[in-house]
Amino acid sequence: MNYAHIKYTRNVKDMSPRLILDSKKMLYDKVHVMSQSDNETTFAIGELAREFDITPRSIRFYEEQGLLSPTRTGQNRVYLNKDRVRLKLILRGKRLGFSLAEVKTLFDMYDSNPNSAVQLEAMLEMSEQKRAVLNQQLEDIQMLMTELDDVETRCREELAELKRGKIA
Amino acid sequence: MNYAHIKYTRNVKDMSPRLILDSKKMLYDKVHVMSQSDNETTFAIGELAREFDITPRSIRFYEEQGLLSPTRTGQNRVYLNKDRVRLKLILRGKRLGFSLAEVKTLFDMYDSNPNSAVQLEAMLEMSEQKRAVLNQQLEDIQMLMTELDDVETRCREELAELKRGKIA
DNA sequence: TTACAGGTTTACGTTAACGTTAATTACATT
DNA sequence: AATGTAATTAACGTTAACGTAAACCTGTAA
Repeated sequence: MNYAHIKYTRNVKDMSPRLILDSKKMLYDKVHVMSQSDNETTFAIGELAREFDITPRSIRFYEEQGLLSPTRTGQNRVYLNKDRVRLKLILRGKRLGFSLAEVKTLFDMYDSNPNSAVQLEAMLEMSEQKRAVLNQQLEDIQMLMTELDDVETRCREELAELKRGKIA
Repeated sequence: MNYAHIKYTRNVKDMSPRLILDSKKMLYDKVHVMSQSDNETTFAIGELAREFDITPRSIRFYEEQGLLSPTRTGQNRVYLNKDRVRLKLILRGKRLGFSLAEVKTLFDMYDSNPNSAVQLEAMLEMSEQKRAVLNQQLEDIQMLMTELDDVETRCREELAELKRGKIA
């Protein structure tokens, strides 16, 4: 690591994720306009890479780590909509500081035989842990937000002083 | 990386940070009971390490990266309350996925000559960027939370089924 | 048919954030 | 005097998450 936030910053600088998605759908990707969760449309690795602003290398790496398992036509990878959803989940997890390994165990739990009581208990426990982490992050974010507010107001005040020529 | 969340998980498993702090203050650390922001009390590296559940190595590393600058008595590091606050900020930043380098530039901006208009503008810009990132994280957290809700309810329902002997 | 745009595997390189000895110092207690 | 506890510097090791380069295939547009 840790290029995650850098990549993300690049995202933000351009446009909001939702906006990117929508404009792409409207302008280039007419197939997807028809139905939101089209189960027949497929994606090439480059398409997904562009959509989520990551490299094909990353996507292949996620597969190597057992987080994705696309089908193939010949030697080329073909991604279905469920793969795209998974990728989206991976990236969301990353933004929140989850390691790929953690995301994988969550996926595995979700996938594996859900009839086992042991599995279900483990799932619940992990769920609780994650919830605690997320709550802490929420608290952190709120504190940072108010601090940013303070900094901003002080900055703007000082700038106003400067413009009034009190110092310069 | 990425041991951050692991360490943090260990925190959560034990007790809430505030509770740890309070009990320590009440039981062992009588000096600190008197005033919250005591500007005279000092801390050894081990104390801070224990309080924040990190290793002394990490604290020295943060210093090496220019994030902390404790005084000395002889060759031993002595941390004042402002150093402790800085450390707390560092860790909060880490929990939110900031790199140490990012935290440092924030610190540097905060510290450096605040009369420069350029500095202030830069500060505001960075502040805006961070705010965007935090907003995205908030959205991510909310989505994850509701998904966790779903998973939990499904888990509990299936467990109830199991206990009623419908399957087993 | 020659580009070329996109895909593939293999494999070594890189960075951040520490971990982990090792060898040494110093104060406190027994 | 010996033992224990906490600190120090120096330096090499480690892990996650990719980056990057090389060498290759492959359908299609010029």
